Amino acid sequence: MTTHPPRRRATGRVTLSDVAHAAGVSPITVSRALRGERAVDPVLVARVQAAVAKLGYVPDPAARALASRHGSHVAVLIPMLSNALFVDLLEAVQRTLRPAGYQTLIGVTHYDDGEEEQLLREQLLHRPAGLLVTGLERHASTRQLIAHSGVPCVHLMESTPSPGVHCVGFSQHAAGADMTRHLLARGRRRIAFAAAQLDPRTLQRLSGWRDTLQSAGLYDPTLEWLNPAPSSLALGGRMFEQIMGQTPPVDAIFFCNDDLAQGALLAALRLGLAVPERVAIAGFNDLTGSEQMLPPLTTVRTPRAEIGQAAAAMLLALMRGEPVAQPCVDLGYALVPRGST
Amino acid sequence: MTTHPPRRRATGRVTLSDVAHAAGVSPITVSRALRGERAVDPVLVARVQAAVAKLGYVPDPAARALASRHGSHVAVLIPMLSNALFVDLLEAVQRTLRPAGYQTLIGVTHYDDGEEEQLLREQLLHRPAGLLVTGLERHASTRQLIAHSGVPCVHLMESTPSPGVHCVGFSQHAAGADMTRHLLARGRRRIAFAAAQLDPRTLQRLSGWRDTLQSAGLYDPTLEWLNPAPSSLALGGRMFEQIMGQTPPVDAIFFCNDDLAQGALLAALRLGLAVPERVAIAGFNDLTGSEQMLPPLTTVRTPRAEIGQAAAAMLLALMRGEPVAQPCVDLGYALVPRGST
DNA sequence: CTGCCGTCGGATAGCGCTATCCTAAAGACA
DNA sequence: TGTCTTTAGGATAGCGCTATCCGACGGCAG
Repeated sequence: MTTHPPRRRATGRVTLSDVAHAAGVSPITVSRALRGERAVDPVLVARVQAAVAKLGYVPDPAARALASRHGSHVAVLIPMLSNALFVDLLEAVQRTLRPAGYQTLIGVTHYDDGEEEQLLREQLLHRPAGLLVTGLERHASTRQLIAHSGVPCVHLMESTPSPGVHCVGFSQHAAGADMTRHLLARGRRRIAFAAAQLDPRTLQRLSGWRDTLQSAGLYDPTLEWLNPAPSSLALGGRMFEQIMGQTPPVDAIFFCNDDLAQGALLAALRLGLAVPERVAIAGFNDLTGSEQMLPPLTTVRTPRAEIGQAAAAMLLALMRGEPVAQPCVDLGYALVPRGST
Repeated sequence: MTTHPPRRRATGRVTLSDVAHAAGVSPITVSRALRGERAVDPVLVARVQAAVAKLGYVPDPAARALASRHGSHVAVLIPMLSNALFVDLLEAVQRTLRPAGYQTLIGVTHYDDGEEEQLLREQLLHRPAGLLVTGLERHASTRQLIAHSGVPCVHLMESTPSPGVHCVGFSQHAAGADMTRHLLARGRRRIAFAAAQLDPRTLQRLSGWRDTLQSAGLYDPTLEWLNPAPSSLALGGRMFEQIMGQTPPVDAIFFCNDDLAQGALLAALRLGLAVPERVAIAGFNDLTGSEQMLPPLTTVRTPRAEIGQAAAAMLLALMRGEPVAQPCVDLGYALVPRGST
């Protein structure tokens, strides 16, 4: 047996050395046994684990981060916490990452590219073990920041295969097109598209709507109602009133998300306009409450919990250096026809 | 001038030593100049700042955390991210803490005491500089964990002065009583209280309602409708239907939050029950959409953004070791009478 | 039997900062 | 003037881990 430094220090903290001493091995062996790094004699591993349990040892994340040059947390960048979509995503991400020993550091970008880059810069200083970001499009400088950092990164909510990029999502374009086809199938001819916030995913849905209407020979640019303001029930109501004032009249409105559509349904009630008889209304994301509306809202159910779960799992593999079978995963979506169309 | 270690290392990272070398001072002087710790000659401070700017130096949080035994982040424990209340709170907290250089680590407890304790344990390992927790009531063991950790802590959403405790909120009991008095003033006599989730704040509102009805001689235990399930629009609708089946009939329902109340309003529309003629409906928190409902929902506006901001500011003072004038701050609330009552 | 390689534990040397002690110089007070 | 404070910079010694190199040992081919 070799020499081991004696236990010193009177602080309450149990260190690796304490465990090493109790197990009769060197600190580095404890470190390796605990991390599964390199092969360690099973007998020693057992001794170490016994000592850990006896002393109640817990590794110090700060010391680990300093020595290994990366933290035990994952940075997540999302646009907004006030959108239930991202809350569901986060919930699933945390549920997957926490059991694996990773903390989740949430950054809210407010749909602002500059703020996203600033946040990312701050997060990267903390040397996260992994990165989860919303969407594929962003400033070149931000993209470079990610690539340069060497931190494994998975993109959320979109699914466009491209070399070196990992992503989990679905085709926003196809979803937009599908909903538009649904409205056409219901006999609607003047289908407006109403959107707020105008983030990249919204614009992809817009182009799905536009392509479909163009193929059907029903496209009219005055049917596009785009408002860069943040999405809300109140805005949905106002946009509804505006759109209903249009001539020739529209017979359907496809809102880019359920918030707006719910606001529109409430406005229709207030104005006494029959839905879907006078105008059909559709939303997107199937948020809480859409089913409770009067009439219940037709929408597209998006697999956000599944996306969060799958993306976190993929990131876990990347962080462990394991190969990833499929770098871009498409989890699909489901059209949910209800009373409003 | 004294000797300084030479710059070595080829990594991209600029260290304190690099700055010290460039400024012609020792590393510890740079450290002190940057932190404002102890007095440093203004001339040297200027030289250090120039060197920092020139080299683009940024301190390494991990090294700081290890050496100083506490991180540069604040841990926040909230029950749910799907409740807009806490999102608003968080938003304000981050807006206050980030400019001061603190990251926010969010922990979601799901209204579960066990999960809260587990989460807190994990968070504490990371040695946060401060702690923000929702509410005052919790397991003795969790409370002890906080006290024992020595980490400054501010409690959110309640305001009950008690020695050694810092909190920012308002009186949930008074708010519950006020809304009840409002309904009484509107001539209602059988006022039900409907609640879900049943967290401590909800129960305080309940007792405000109960005390007020008892004083008025109108209390009846069958008017209490408590459901431990999570709050949602759908549940609000179901509870509404149940309560409306009660005899003798109620003429008002005070829901413990706007989610439930909104669901109730939608259910009333569906069932063709006139609000407020047949039954008055009130909510709590003034969430997005409550004003858009049909009729608009009477509710209590809670100053959650202000609470987040004030609590973060108080925590900042505690973390800096500054004295706090008022350990328990009551930010009040505002009754918002609208069409539903 | 020799030498080579693969395996696995250990010693060493930091990671990039800050707490702490030390010391020289500048005021304070009689 | 001499002693007792203050004031402020620097050297030293870690914080609690992990990366890296070293060397002992055992198996195995020639």
